[in-house]
Parts: sequence; structure tokens; C-alpha cells
Amino acid sequence: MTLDGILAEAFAKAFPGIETGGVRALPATDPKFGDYQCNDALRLSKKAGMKPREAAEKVAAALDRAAFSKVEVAGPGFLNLTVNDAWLDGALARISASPSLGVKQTGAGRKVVIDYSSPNAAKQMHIGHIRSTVIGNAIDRIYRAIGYEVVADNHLGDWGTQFGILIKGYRDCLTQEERDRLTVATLEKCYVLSAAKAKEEDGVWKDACRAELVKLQQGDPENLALWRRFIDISIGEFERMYARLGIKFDTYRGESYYNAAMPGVVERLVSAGLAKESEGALVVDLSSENLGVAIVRKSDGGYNYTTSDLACVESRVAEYAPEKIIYVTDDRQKLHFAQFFAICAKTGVKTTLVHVPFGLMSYQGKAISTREGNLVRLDDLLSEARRRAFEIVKERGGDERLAEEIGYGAVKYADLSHDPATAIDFDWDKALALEGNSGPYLQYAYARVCSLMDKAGCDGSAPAPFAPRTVHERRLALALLEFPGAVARAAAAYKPYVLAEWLFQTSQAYSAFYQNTPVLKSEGTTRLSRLRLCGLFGDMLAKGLHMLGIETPRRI
RNA sequence: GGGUUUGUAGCUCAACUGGACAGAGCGACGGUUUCCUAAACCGUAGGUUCCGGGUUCGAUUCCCGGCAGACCCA
Repeated sequence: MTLDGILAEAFAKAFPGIETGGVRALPATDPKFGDYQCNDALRLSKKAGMKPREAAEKVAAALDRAAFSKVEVAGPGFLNLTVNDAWLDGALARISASPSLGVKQTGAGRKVVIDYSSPNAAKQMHIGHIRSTVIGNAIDRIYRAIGYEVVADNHLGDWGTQFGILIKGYRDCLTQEERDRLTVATLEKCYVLSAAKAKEEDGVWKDACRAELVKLQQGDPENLALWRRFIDISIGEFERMYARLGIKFDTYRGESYYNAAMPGVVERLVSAGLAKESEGALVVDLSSENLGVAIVRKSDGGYNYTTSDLACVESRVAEYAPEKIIYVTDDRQKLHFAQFFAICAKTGVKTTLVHVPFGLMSYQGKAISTREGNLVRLDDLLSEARRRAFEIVKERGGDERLAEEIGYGAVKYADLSHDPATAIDFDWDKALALEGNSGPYLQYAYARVCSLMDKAGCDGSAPAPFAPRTVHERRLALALLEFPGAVARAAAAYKPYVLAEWLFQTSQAYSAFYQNTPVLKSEGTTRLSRLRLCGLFGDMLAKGLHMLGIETPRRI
């Protein structure tokens, strides 16, 4: 039985008839307290009408001691638990025998759509795109790991006024050669030139841009073909980035995919009495929910994000019937999503909608933009990451491929290793850290395990019983048992950093163990059981890193 | 002006949603390679958890009022 189960029984016996609301054994905050602690007697003492300490004593008395070598009540009413060898050995054997290494397959037979990365077409990806891309992909991988069927959709910004500017610019700002060998970089330049001319006093250029846009919207074949070409070139370039990052989307459905459905969406909002005219626009009044009003059709008859997101959600529900749709975007869009979700609640959309916001990335203290001239291209960041990693890797005979695995791992880990709620200012040295709490630290720990296994001539699954007996072995063993919980918490909260933190702490426990405990030089069953512990750690580390999208080279 | 959000070591961040003496990494200082990969390990220094109240056995966490930054909406 699990420790939580044993505790639940003891609480039921000690406080019959009292709703406990789930009692848990948490890892002890300090090893001197034991292996686990339970704080729930404190929480429930009031309900039971007794002093906290007394309540804890009562639970301790009711506790089945078979799993423990020591149980004590401490402080105001903490229950400190030390598990015995038999329990620990058995728990390790069970988790190791599970194909998922104990990770609960709570998503089996269920489906989610995850919407992430979503760059604007005709622009190069820059460091500001890292967060949605990397965090979204980690959530994607974690959900797959807990058994969900995931549809990863890239909701490209592929429609809007910028295409009028682009088409005009393409025709009149580019050389024939540039038009023939069109790249995203060229498109970006073309946009900047054309947009600048659109600001001229006489307004001639601006009107021409608008005319091109109208033609595009009305389905003019030439403009439509140009637009299609811009999109294809953009996706080609994005996929080059995603390939570098090991990311694969199931679909690339941009805003344009939902164009045809938007009038219907608005009609239904009107006939349901949700949308009303206001100053020429159609709006949904959400002021009773303190969310202001959401425009669903502008006064010029155009649609906006809210409309296209509503069309998008309808389409996804109809096609996939997902349990949830998860949107990973920066937190400037919080209000937009709150409004959009509120409208979905009113129209009875049959899925759970989740917004996973993160703080915007700035660079040198300023918002990232072409105008500020502080735009660091993602391509350049990755190349710099590879270059820095190669400087170190080459001393040990590593190649470019290894430098990529390490450099890109460092970039990803830098963003995945902490709660993304706060805005961050991009810093080369922080993004590319190779030591301490970093991607390479974890990869290094993995390479050392692999090396150990190779030298031992076994893969760690040799049928030797687990028997962690030294302090360092025990600490590592206890940390390993927390793997499934870390994955579950990361998934439930949409926070990959919870998993990243487990990986780091567990790797620290491994490093300390490795430094102080001979493995290959130990003998007999001790050697075998230590190898098995190392093997389990290696398997979990690889699985966890995979969930974060970080490569696991066997040699560094 | 309204709203959201953040404030913890010099810097970057944790603290499992109210629990024990607030922990890691970087940086600083000192130590550990005849020994399984030193991208590692061990140790030292560093804190009024922005400020002031409140709630209770107990607050970095919850509530109220300020201050500061970031963003969103008029």
C-alpha cells in the first residue's frame, strides 16, 4: 500500500466520521526529521476538536507500523516517518517494474489540443518566441507522457492588414532577384520598407496597400497566390527552427483557416442575444463579469482575434472533441482569453479552456521589436549556443552534433527551469548557462550513469534486488520515488519547471551519491543493487529530459 | 483613472498552495583528481521574505492599506 493509503487508514481510525480531504506523506523538509512528514493532523485537529499535538499522537497510535522503522510526533504536531528497508526496497522494485516508471497514465483514452508557438508569418522568429515554443512543447510532451492523445497546433498569425503592406512592398520594393529567391528575411525587409512608405504624408502608398488587402480579402487569384507563397516560405523557415529544437506540430492552422466560419459565429452570437450593436460595432457585454466588452465585429465590418478564436474553438471541438484546449501565450493576452473564455461559457462550448500565460521577454530592458533594433533572431541564438557548447565539447573530442544537443538543451532548460510568471530580460550568459542548475548539468549526470552502465557491462535491469543502505543511496532512492508525483504536478499545473526542479534535485542527490559511494568497485549484491539504483535513476532522468524536449547523449 | 501581475541572499530563482531553523544555482572565499567523466563534489560568508496592520497554535503564502516595477483596458 502507498504511504498515503496507510496514513488515510490511520486518520480514519483516529477520527472516525471526519472528512479528511486527503492526507499525504510529503518528503521531509529536513533529513533529520526522517524520510517523510505528514502535516495533516495539524490541519484536522480543529475539526476534531482537540489540540494539534494530541491529534497527531492519536494518529501515530492508530498507524500501522509495518512500513516504518520510526514514527514520532514532533513540534506542534508533525508526524515524522522513517520507512524501513523492506518498504523502501519494495517501493523501488514496484516503480522500476512499471513500464512508465510509476507515471500514472491519467490521460489514457483522453484528448487535448495544445496551441503554442504561433509566430507571425513573414517575420523571422526571435528570442521572444522561445517561451511559447519551448514551454508549449514541454507541456505537449508531458501530456503525451501521461497518456493523453495530443494535437499540437501552431496557430500562425497568417492574416491581416500586414499582407496588404507586404504585397505592395513585394511588387514595388524588391528587385527581380529578390522576388525569385524569396526568403523570410527578404519579406521582413520588404515589410519594413513598405510600412515606412505607408506613413508618408500624401497617403498614396497607404491607399495602395489597402487596395491590395481588399483584393486579397475578395479572393483575387494573383494576391491569393502571393499570400500563399509568403505563408509557405514562412512555414518552411519556421520548420527549420523547429527541426533544430526537435519540435513537431500536428497542424499549422493559422487565423486564415477560420475566415469562412467567422460570419456564422457572429450570426449565432446575435441570434442567441449575446452580441449587440454598439457604436457601429458588434460587442458582447461582459461587464457583469468585470471583463468589459469584447468586440466581435469591428465598425468597419472586419473581424478580430476574439471572432477567429471563437471560430477556432468551434472547429476544434467539432473535429477532435478534446477534453481541454490549452493555449500557451504571453500574459498580455490574459484579458483577451478571459473574455473569449467567458463567451465560450455562455455559448456552451463543450471543452475546458486553459490559458497558460508567461511573462513577456524583453532585451536590454526594452520590449523586443525591430524598431528598437534589439531583435535577436532565434536562429542566431541557437548558433551561438552551439558555438559556445562546441568550445567546451571539442576538448573531449565531441562533434558539432553533440554541441547542438548540449547548447540547445541549455537554451531550453534556461526557460523551463523556473515558473514563467515573471517577465524576464534576455541575457546571453543566463540563456546559455552550462554549469550549475542547467541543462548540461543534467546531461552530464546522464552521461556518467551511461558510462557506469557500459563499464559494468549491464543495463541496470539485472535481476538484483534494490537495497539502498548508505545515507547517499537512501537519499537518491527516496528522490526517485517522487518522480511520478513531480510529473503529475507539472501536468496538473501546466508548469514544466516542477519537473525540471525534480530532475535537478535528483541529479544533485545522484552526484553526491556518485562522489561518495563506490559502485564498480563494490562487490557482490551491494554492487548489483547500486547498479540497479543507478539504472533506475538513468531511466527516469532520460524520461524526464525527454519530457522537457532535452536530448540525452550517452557520452559527453 | 480602472484591472491583472510581480516584489524572497549581490544576481537568477525555489519553498509541493497555511507548517519545523526560508532553500538551490551563479558570483565571492577556501578545500577535493595515483579513485566509476572535476560540465562534478565538499565547506564558509551572505536574509527585517518591499513597508505597515490584521486573521491563528503557526504567514514568504490568506485579508486590508501603502510603496515600487511590468503589462492590459479606457
